Amino acid sequence: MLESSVLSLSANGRLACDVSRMSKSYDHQALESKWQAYWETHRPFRASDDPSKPKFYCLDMFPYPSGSGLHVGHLEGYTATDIVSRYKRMCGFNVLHPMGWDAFGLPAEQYAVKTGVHPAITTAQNIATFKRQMKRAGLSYDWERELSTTDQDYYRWTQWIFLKLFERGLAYVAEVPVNWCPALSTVLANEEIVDGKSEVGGFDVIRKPMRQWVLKITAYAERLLEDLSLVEWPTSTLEMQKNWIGRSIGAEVDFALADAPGHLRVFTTRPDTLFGATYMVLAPEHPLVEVVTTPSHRAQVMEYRDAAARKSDLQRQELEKVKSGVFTGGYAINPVNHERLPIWIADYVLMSYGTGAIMAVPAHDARDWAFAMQYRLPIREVIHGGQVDKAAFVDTDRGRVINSTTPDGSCSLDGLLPGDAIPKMTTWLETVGKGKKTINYKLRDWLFARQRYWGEPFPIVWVDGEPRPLPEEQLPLPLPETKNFKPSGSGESPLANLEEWLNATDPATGKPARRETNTMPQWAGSCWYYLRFIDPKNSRLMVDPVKERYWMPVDLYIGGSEHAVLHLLYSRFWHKVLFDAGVVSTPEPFKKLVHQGIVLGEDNQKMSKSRGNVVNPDDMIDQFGADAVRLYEMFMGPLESMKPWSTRGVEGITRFLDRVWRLMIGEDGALSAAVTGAVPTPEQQRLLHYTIKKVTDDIDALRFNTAISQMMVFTNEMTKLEQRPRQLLEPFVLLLLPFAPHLSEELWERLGHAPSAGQQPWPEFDPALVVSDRWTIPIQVNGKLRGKLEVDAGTSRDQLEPLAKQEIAEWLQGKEPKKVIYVEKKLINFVV
RNA sequence: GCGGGAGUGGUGGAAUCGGCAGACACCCAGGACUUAAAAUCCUGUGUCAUACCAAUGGCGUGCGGGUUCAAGUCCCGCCUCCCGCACCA
Repeated sequence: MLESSVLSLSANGRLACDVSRMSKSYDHQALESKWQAYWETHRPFRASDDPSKPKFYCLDMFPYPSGSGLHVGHLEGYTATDIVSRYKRMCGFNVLHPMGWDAFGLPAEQYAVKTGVHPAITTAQNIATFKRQMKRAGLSYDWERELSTTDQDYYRWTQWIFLKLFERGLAYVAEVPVNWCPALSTVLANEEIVDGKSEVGGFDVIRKPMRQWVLKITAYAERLLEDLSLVEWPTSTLEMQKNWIGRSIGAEVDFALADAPGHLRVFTTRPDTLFGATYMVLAPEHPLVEVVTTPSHRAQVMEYRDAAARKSDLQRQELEKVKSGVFTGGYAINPVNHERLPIWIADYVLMSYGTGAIMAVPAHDARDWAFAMQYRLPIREVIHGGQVDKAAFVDTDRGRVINSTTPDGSCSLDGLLPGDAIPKMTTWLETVGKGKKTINYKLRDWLFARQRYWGEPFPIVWVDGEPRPLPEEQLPLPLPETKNFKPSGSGESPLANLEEWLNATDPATGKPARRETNTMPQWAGSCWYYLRFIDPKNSRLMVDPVKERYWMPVDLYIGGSEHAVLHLLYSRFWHKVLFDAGVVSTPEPFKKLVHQGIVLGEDNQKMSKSRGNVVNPDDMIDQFGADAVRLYEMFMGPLESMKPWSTRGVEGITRFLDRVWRLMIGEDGALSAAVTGAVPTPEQQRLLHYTIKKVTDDIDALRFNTAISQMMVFTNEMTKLEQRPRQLLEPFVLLLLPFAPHLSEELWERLGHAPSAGQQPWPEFDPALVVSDRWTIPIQVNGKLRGKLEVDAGTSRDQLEPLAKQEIAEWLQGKEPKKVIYVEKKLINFVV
């Protein structure tokens, strides 16, 4: 690409370039360092807290600074927000476009365990690499607002938010079965386990009860679901969050125990099938198992229960197809018909959902049906319309209820549609005090503790077995220094090895206390970073309320769809807690959300080191320049879709940028003589104004690929001209600026303007100039294209029709058309 | 199994409201410039048929139906692929 002969080192040692000798291709390296240095000095991307201007908060999901550096996939999303940010600045908005680091996390800690290098050192190095790469790509961040979740000044407020959660009873300690990974010596959240193995490393995971911090996200289930209507998010993400929250309406029903005092409470969404219940099932861990099990069944029941407790998630999935369970010997009484129903235990019933117990209706539930077939339990049809000997019939909008009348006749569902029978049955249960309408959620409370070193310490000490919060003034509680990053082995974090740090005093009574040794999960820091960007240096408050009200909500948030549920749900939860605490002013943090698609390797496979198809942005920028890489990232296809990288495609973009350069710059490196002050023709004006309109609309809709394509059309047309009016070129340079900022700045300067082009107002298009004075009307016969007609704009139908008829006379064969359809300016169609 | 999304030339993709399918690129082929090459510029490029060319026509947006003067776009029924969830009662 670049011939070494044209490069020279200037006196100050910086790479400089003699552009006059660059005849074919401009020197992108020299030009990019020039403008990056300009931005570094003049800092035009600083966001001011100026309430007189309209604001635009444009946010990227901040990265975990991994050792492998920035990825072309990262760059896709970052380029998109950068284009929008630069465009919005030119449109007069005060734009907040910040970047930071989600820098706590397992990889740096595992590296420390292996090599003894402190995670803080690795992290700092990786951040430096990421930042250098981002600057090289010409991303217009306001670096004065940079933050890292690992900074004490930052995690001080993460700890502060935890205290708010604790004060509100939303953070509590529970002895819960957790996913314990022996190889990593830590517990994992459900979402960190893939196919029964740890997501990191692929190790086995078993279930083990442990004392854990848990956040009560379930208290916000309803609002998290409802407020999804307030945001402009992709349908798939909205659906995923809805499914994750998993709201379902049903009833809790009490079944009296047959041979003991007390009752068994179940949750069902199908109270209409109550008469079809033929047995009951408890989760193996259910407390009533002890009560209902008869002596003769005790041995088997205990054996089953112990086996279920030992099962790992992987084993449970392997066994998914075959259901298992044992009979307890106990019975419960069906409240609607007083039948004795045998009580089983089976691990297809989960202790963590509903009441941990179900009534089994094999005729109308697929799981119960499979279990009943396996253990030869009776199947009783109460909804007519299916073939319950072949499969469970589960529809609620089809079929009729049968065999469903109470013995005393006080309630009958017979003849109803299942959908109508559900409320009737629920009401009856409420009347007789045997049950009530209930809403259940799949969403579980959030397991918030990790047995790791590289995370935020909890601002908590333990006194006499009770957790005590540290007072706000004692924050931050710094992560203590150590050289030993190995897990303590007891299941506690490496912090448990630090005797001196562990000893504390109770802030309330002065009694000796022991510090909490867990640290927070990586999600904690990323839950609220968008708020700190608004006021990153505030030492008094997490965020100034005046600034918060000005900048929030985030107007555009771009990041990978892998965060569709967890990060985005956890953030929304914290945001709502902060909203209730009066810290933030909006119910939702992120107004519009877009996920960039995955960039595949050149071979159409997922990029991975093992496949050897990873594209390194540094190499690409070396070879083609930042502007070409940015433009190609956007030209590949729609932002949201998955698409393969093509180095050939980058070459194509390079050709386009070279053509733009040559439009204005001659072979001698000076402004081309073809650039003139001539007045553009109406046709040329039309092309320019159409291009302005297209590029503007496309940026607003994030259709960068078609915006670029229109700029190519414009450039191709301009190339043909021997006289290129400035009136056309100058607005075009501004249109190109958000995409290729280095080149545009340079051209703007060479056109004789003072920097910077990025501070110019966005070109406006004149609708009057877009309208053409000629129309091209396609002529169809029976819907098939048979000819075209060019006429003056404004030609009436009466004038046009005979001309069109003449044009396609051979297709009419002298016959009169049955019907003529004319759509103004669009087409004319003869039906024969 | 359930939920969401997508299938258009050799390739990436365009067609935004039912109105000229294939914009813009990549690849490939031919030409100009050159001692030559690279670069650049120009031309061609869905497919089949007739044809020296010019041209003309048939077919064509995963498959099968339908609505309409007109369907990539709307409706019904399938197929395939991708993403997420998955014993949630």
